[in-house]
Amino acid sequence: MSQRQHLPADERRERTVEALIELCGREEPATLTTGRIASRMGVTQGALFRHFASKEAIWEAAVAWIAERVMARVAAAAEGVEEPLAALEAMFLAHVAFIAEHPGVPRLLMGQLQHPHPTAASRLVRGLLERYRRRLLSLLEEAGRRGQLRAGLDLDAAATQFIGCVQGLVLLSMIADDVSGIVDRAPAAFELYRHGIRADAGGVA
Amino acid sequence: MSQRQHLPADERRERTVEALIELCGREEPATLTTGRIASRMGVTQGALFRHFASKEAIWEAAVAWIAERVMARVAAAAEGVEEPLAALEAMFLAHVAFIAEHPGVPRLLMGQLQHPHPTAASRLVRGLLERYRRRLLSLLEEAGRRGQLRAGLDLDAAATQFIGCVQGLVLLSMIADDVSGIVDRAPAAFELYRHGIRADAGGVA
DNA sequence: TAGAATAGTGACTGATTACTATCTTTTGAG
DNA sequence: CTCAAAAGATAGTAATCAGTCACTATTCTA
Repeated sequence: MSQRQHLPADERRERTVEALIELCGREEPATLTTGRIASRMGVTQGALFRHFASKEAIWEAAVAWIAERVMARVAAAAEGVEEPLAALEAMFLAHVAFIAEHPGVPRLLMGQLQHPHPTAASRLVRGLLERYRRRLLSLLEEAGRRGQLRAGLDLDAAATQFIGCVQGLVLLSMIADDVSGIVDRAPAAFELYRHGIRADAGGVA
Repeated sequence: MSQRQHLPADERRERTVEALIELCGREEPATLTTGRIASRMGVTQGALFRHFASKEAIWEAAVAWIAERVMARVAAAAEGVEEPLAALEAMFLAHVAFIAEHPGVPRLLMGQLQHPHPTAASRLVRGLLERYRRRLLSLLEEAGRRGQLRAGLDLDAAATQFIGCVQGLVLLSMIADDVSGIVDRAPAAFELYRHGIRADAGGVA
């Protein structure tokens, strides 16, 4: 009962994407085969091609799955937070928490960014990062309007740094092979980031 | 005359590594084949295996080549700079310049970090990053001793952030597909980083 | 300049891979 | 309960790849 072998197409596609993301958490994305994905799902390899036109389409679906969820998570975290810098912090922590819950995500997205010639999936990744940047920039601009940022702060660089900040934690987790540890390190990392952008040092953390 | 086909083994290995790094600048590392590396060098595929025991050994040599050079570059840039924060800045700019000169390097190293099960090459990458971190930490500690850093600054997070800062620029260059642009963005990125760690705002940049 | 040592060629092999037919089983609507 | 449509199994295929090997061309040394 726990695992029906015949599933409706929508659900099978969902399971495929989840299996792929989960596998990326412990194997190199580039060496993942359709056979490996299928066997993880308890299904034969040929069955995948009833639901996806190609292997590339599976990657595309996975990236779309991630993009949708990460943006929703981050938006939900920032929603209702009036203070822009607090909203940035909420986004930061939500982003890191999402990664900790899905350790395969950084490897999967990084793997897609490795393609220099854009594919459908890599275009989605680039689009995700651009939307993310735009959201960061609008929050930074709002903070600037409120006089909370350093005079002469390069907002573009500040948005890049935000992403780099997450990326630094991810890189560290890959070296140490400890993904869950990034949640503990995240507050200190954002504290450092905030000191880099805001007008002057307020209270002690 | 310009391209002899028979080369001594040392030189052929060097050329192989250079070809690999150059190819990583425009192709996905994971899909690079020995045939592709060989054809770029004007040599047949089988010839590579006279100089390398396996494909894995080629990757290992490439990572060693990069590790040696990037550490030397960064050390040379910081050498003789008495002020620790100035030394950090010199390292930062030297690092970014190195990447701009070798656009394949980030993709190659990131590709190696994708392997969750450590290989000889990925161990070298992790070792490189650890040595790098240690060097950063010692500079940060020296700056701290001189009272140049914020009270209560998390030095570990500061070292991570430094690497993340470079990584943010790299990520941006991958999205925009413009590697040389990171050199122009580097000073602003470091300026932001410095504001995050140092004791108080000095003069205007 | 002979000839040994080194470097490269070309043809090959076994393993792996994405993808595809053809057949069988399951599911759900009337 | 029936039966058509959907989902999966089985067994392929052609292509690709790392690595091998016997042979040939080049280079260096004595």
